[in-house]
Amino acid sequence: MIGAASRDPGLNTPHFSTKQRILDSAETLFARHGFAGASLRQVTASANVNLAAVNYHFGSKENLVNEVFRRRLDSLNEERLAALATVLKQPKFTLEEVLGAFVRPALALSMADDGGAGFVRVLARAFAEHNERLRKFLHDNYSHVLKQFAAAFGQALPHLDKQELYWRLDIVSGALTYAMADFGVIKRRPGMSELQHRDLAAEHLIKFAAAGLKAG
Amino acid sequence: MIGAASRDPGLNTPHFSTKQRILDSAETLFARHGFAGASLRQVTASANVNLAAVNYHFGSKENLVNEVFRRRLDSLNEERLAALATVLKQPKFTLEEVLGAFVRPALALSMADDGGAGFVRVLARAFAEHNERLRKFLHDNYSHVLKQFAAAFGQALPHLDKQELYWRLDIVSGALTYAMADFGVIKRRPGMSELQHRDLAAEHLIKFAAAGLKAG
DNA sequence: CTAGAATTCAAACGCTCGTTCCATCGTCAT
DNA sequence: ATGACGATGGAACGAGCGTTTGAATTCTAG
Repeated sequence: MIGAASRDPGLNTPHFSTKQRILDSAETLFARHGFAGASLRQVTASANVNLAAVNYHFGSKENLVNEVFRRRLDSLNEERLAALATVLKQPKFTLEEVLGAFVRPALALSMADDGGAGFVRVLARAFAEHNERLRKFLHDNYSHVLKQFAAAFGQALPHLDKQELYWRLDIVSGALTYAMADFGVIKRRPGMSELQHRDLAAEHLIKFAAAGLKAG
Repeated sequence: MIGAASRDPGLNTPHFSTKQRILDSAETLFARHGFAGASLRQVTASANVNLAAVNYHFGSKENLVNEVFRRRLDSLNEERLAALATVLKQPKFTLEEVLGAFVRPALALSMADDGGAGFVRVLARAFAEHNERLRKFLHDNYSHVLKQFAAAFGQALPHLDKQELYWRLDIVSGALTYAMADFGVIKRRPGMSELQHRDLAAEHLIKFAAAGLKAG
């Protein structure tokens, strides 16, 4: 085994540690084969790491799944809340702005070159699977984000009663997650920069979702 | 050996055959735990059937998965195409009518009391999973349905170029699948019949999707 | 340099998986 | 009744699973 990462002198600068390599491989393989479908042997082989390293560093496979989520969701939700706070600072704000605060950070992640695209697929899988313990983990750690967005959506859509709002937000979040998960597949028009493509996609998604939320 | 072409009792067997019991249990368990997550031992135990019956009647687990889809999709797509044909008979037809032909049969299935609700969840899972062989099976058997709908959508949305149309249809089909998969969970308002609830839901979904498709 | 902690390693654990084998049962036509 | 055959039953196969172990190795602090 080749120690690709020799020790960093001075500061403990984060080189590519065993933990990170495991997380990267797990993310990719969970996106491709699902949580039950990807085995720890596949993960550790792909990460060039000993099988036992998973249980040493993460304790269990379920915990590894949780950490795959935590690594990305912590920063993603930070960005979402920061964007939402900026929107809410204005005396008046539009539905499209709230949607933008929700969509743009995730879209940026789905087009990142560091494997974030894979993670958005993992997220879509988590939506489809109704894994109880995973849902509990997500609720325990990130429900406050959804609550804040739901409140903002409620302000932007005062004519909808609460039940109708939740019902529509459910469709929208599912649609957005699915759309963003497939973003890696969608090819951008030639002669368009990645940033342009992303902004155009965000614009479409926001218009799409806004139209659905306002309809009726 | 292989029981694929066994005599079809069909007419004279009023009780539920082993094959059907396996399909029912598999559908429920695949919806709940995924294709990799649900084992044949769980399936056969739930169906009160010997473990070996799956491989006797279906050949393999993968084939069982395919047959779970075929059983529902054959009739679902028939209904969709029939509804679409009715819409296309008119000299002029609206986007909402085409969407209705796509949504209403699936919605009826998702609210059927014979386990169809479970199947719609299986469908949503198949969307999220990118299983190659399953996708090939679905494409081989049902791509003509999607083609006909895509053509109808193209006629109803002449201002969209082909690429833009496909891109939006992708979001819409994902959104609709997710929404319908969660229909079992959504509780209807008190004092509303199931039929009313379904029609209202269809109306919402169609408006939602139409608004998104037309936006921009 | 050295002791001790942290990490990696090969090997094995018990278990469940999909699949297969073969004996047995039930139901027909002969 | 008998033989043939589809269907079912119980038991086992090898493979792969997540997890654990204990020794070997690497890192780090004194």
